Amino acid sequence: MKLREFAKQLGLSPTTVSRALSGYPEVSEATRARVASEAMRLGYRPDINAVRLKTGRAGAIGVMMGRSGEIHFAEFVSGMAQRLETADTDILITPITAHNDEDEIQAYRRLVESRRVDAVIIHSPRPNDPRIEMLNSLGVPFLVHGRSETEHVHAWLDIDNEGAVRRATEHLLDLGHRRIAMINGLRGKTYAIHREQGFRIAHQERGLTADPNLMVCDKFSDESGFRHARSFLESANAPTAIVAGSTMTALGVYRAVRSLGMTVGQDVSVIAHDDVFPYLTAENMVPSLSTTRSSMRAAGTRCAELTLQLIAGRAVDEIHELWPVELILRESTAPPRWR
Amino acid sequence: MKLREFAKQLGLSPTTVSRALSGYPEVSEATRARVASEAMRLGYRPDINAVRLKTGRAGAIGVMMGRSGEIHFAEFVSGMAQRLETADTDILITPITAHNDEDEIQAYRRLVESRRVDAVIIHSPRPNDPRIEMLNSLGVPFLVHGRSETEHVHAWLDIDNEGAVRRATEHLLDLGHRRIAMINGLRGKTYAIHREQGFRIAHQERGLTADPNLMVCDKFSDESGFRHARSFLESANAPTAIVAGSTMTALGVYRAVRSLGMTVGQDVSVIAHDDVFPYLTAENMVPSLSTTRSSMRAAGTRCAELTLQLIAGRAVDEIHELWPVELILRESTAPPRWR
DNA sequence: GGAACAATTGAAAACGTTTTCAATTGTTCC
DNA sequence: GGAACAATTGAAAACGTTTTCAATTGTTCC
Repeated sequence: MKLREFAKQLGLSPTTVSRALSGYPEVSEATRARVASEAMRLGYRPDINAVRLKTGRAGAIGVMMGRSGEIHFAEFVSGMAQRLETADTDILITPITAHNDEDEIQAYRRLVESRRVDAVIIHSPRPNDPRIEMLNSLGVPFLVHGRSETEHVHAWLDIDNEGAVRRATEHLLDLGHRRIAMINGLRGKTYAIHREQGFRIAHQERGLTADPNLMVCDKFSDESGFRHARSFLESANAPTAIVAGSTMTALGVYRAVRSLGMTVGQDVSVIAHDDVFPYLTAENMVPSLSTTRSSMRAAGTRCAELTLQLIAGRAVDEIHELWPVELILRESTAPPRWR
Repeated sequence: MKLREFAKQLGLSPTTVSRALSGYPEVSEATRARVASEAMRLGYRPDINAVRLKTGRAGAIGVMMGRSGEIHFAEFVSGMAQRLETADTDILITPITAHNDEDEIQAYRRLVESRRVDAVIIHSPRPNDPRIEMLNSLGVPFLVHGRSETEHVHAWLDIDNEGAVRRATEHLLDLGHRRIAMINGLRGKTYAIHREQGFRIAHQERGLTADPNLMVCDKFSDESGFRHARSFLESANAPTAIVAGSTMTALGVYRAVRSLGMTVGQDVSVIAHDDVFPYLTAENMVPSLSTTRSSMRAAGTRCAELTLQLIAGRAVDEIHELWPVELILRESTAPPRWR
């Protein structure tokens, strides 16, 4: 059913009906109520494409999805969904194959120029991320989940990665550990750099120096956790504690420890960053895993909210949120054995 | 830049430019080439909302995302993305809060009636799923990932859940196991029913009967795997083998077995269904996990393809794909101890 | 060379809304 | 009761494309 027909049935003009449904103030309460209830009864719903053409609003927020299908993606998007379901705004997932920067930039450009989205959220930026400059020059509102160090101003929400790893490392140092390994995230990403800083600073505060041989960057997976932990623990001067990038990584670390006949929490302490996945919880691991915790889902919800504010015109330089990270101590961290 | 302006710069009419860009046959090759290259150079791209209004095509496939943010979701969507990136079709994620059928049905109705999508994909149906009847009555193309037993004809792609669990169970029976437990998926879903059938049939073929006390339904998670495995293994007449619904479930099962001082593959055999997640691989578990395997990502890619065919007008009753499932034996399944 | 046809291009209408500006109706107050 | 104003409603233009139908240009063939 179209507006013309629906309006005719109500004995009103399309103008009034449109206003009533869009909540404009100049329509009388009685009319508005009647229009609303009849719309429900007769099943009239404005054609979203006509609305979009006329208003210029796309009614969607764009998110790029890499081919790797990152583990965090579903949780983040699900968090976004929670906020957006009352905002009449969709989430548009755009596939992206690009294996180099230039292609990726082009993919964003296509997305924005075709006016499919009102705003874009980008993830895991690097310190000087070309996407930020490009989105800036296109003039589309965008929010960075994470932070960049580019000179281009941008709205962002990030967790305190540096503080998280610093506190985790301090905790291990306080327990008496002196050789601590770190299995970090993807090299070059700002979050990985911040985490490394936290790791170094914790050492420096105590007059110690983080051993570069005990620091490695890789993707978050069970497999990489296993491989690196195994390699560390078999080396000549093995660490007594490991800081892991994610609970998935920690899973592999646990496995590596066990495979060498050792026990987590006794022979080797482990602490990891936990994005809070419903299907894998740190407290259920054996032994339960000490973590720095920040909900990826909550970040998604808040990023959606902030993006809506950006679209509504809130100033970009007002939107900078740094979330503190909880430190939750469980059984996987303890003083080193020889104490 | 708009069509009018772009056409004027080229010295052509909007009509010709539109036809050139849309690949209509009646435009000369020379003109088409010039239009294409100038569009690239000047950065002209049709406003997607105008195109959609005019053509009635939404250029998007809808997927509902439950609040639970299922673990499979990211892989499936990522698989879809792989097919759709060359099809100029987006994936529209619609948040859904609904906790009852009626609300969920309404959410689908809104999505379809607002013409935001050309087709919809639904997941994990039940034998008589009301969504299928509703989508049928709305006349929108839709594909079911999974199967239903409703009388309403529907296009579907499913994996052979029955065969998968049947073969897994046969394998365990052949090894000599006689008390086998099964940790199934969500009660009432068709896939869970099929898996249960496979479990029962494997027993029946050998003149045995599956013990109802050893069958349980729950969501796929580490936690539920642990809880149920623990409960089974501590019971009076404990099973010697467990069929788990997912690799996440298996993770919890492994943990439960270890927590009781037993060893997977020696004291208890475990086999699970593996949707192939990049961050948690069955062969990396210790001991490596025997599985029935079918890639969720591949299913997403194929579902996207079939949905495009549906949109293009292919007959619904032609689209029924049942995928066989690989059985991959590793270290977690072995003859029971007392043999 | 021009008739007949094919190939190519263009003008104008239309998709279904929103919104500007104008018109109508209702209310207040002397 | 009617002037002055406020509240409510409507007509028509517009958003940026695609597509129908008509016009123009190019080609073939006697």
